[in-house]
Amino acid sequence: MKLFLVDDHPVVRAGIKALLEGEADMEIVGEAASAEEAVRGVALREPDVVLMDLQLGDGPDGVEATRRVRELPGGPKVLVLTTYETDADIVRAIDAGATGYLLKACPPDELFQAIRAAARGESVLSPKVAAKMMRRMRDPGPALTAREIEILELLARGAGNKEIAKALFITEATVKTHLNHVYGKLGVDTRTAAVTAAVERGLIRL
Amino acid sequence: MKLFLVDDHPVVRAGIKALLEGEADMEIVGEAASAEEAVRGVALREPDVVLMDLQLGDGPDGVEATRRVRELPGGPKVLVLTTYETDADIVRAIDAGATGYLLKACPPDELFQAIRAAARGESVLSPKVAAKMMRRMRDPGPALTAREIEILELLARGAGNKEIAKALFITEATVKTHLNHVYGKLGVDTRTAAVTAAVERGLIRL
DNA sequence: GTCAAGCTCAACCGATCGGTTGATGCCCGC
DNA sequence: GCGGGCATCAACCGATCGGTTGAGCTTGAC
Repeated sequence: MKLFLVDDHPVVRAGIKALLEGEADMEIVGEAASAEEAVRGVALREPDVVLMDLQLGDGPDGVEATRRVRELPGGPKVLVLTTYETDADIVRAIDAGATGYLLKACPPDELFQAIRAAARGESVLSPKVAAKMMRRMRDPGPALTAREIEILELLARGAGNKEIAKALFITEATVKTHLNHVYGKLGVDTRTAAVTAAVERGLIRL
Repeated sequence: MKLFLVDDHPVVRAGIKALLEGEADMEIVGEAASAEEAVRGVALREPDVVLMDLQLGDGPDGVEATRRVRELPGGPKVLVLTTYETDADIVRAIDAGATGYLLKACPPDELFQAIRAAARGESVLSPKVAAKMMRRMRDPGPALTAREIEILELLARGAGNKEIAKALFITEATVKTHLNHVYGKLGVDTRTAAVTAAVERGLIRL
């Protein structure tokens, strides 16, 4: 089974390589520290599974890299191996075509199993991630509208209702209506709390 | 030279171990995934240098672990090896007694040099971190007081002035005074903007 | 000992925000 | 066609926030 590593941390790449050395059925055929390198390397090496970090320094992130890798002819499975487990990251990664989502904090055995499962095309999630998804399924949560997200993004920059209104070509009254909806959906009652809640849920990015 | 690893990610611990295998003068005498384990392990193994991650899962973080390790009789040097480079993290780590601050994204050679330097008691910083510190030195920037940071942290949770006042056992008037100072120092004029500005500058964490 | 800086508090005012109610138009799915 | 969700707007009110001025206190530096 041919593997390809994408992670901007040399330490992490070395760690994965070291861990996989004991697994006879796995071979690392290449690695990359950025999205661009990843796409080139994967096209060249044609691995079976790509282990992908979501944080890749400054350029395009792992989600974008996942999308591009999947678009390659004969694109391999992508197993996301990252540090965080925010809803937005998980959803975006899966949406971009990732086959699984693992946390770096997981025990090595779990990683091995997940790689083999990913190679078979099975969807694997870290127990913690799976639990999070289940919670989301049981309680679908807020589901903000596009307009409400726009409001939130301006809110996060510290804009007042008047500024938001101008920026979106609506009246202040409408802004307030949207905000009240957002408050309700996020379970908060101030604009500042709305921003942090939205960031924590991965609805917006600072 | 005896090293001790503290990182909650098995992958990262494996990576550091793998990288250090080629260095004849370094030996890993123990590792830990949490602050508690770290203190126990360091007391037992008496390493020369501790490589410390700042994010350690749920319990006390690496800063706290650093502080406790340094308080041990014959406490070793602590070299922080982490992912982020926010001002707050750097300052808190140094303040807790860390000898150096490295990023996991740094090339392995840099890591080796830094470990040796740390063992000699020299203060080492990642080039990126050093550059950041230099920027801060050139342009001292805001330099918020401890009290102002406390205010900001509560602010970030969406607390109103009244709540902040209660939490810090001061009056609302004082809170407003502090806030006005914060606004001035951060160059903003609303509480929400203050939060995002503070997060972006690494003054607080969400 | 003086001076600066930080923390504390007070009173006041206008601007903004939060909450409510009610209303209109649009588009989608049943 | 008709309900329902979404986006839009209006008017009102109390609460909160932002800005200002001024002042007392402690602490540490020069």
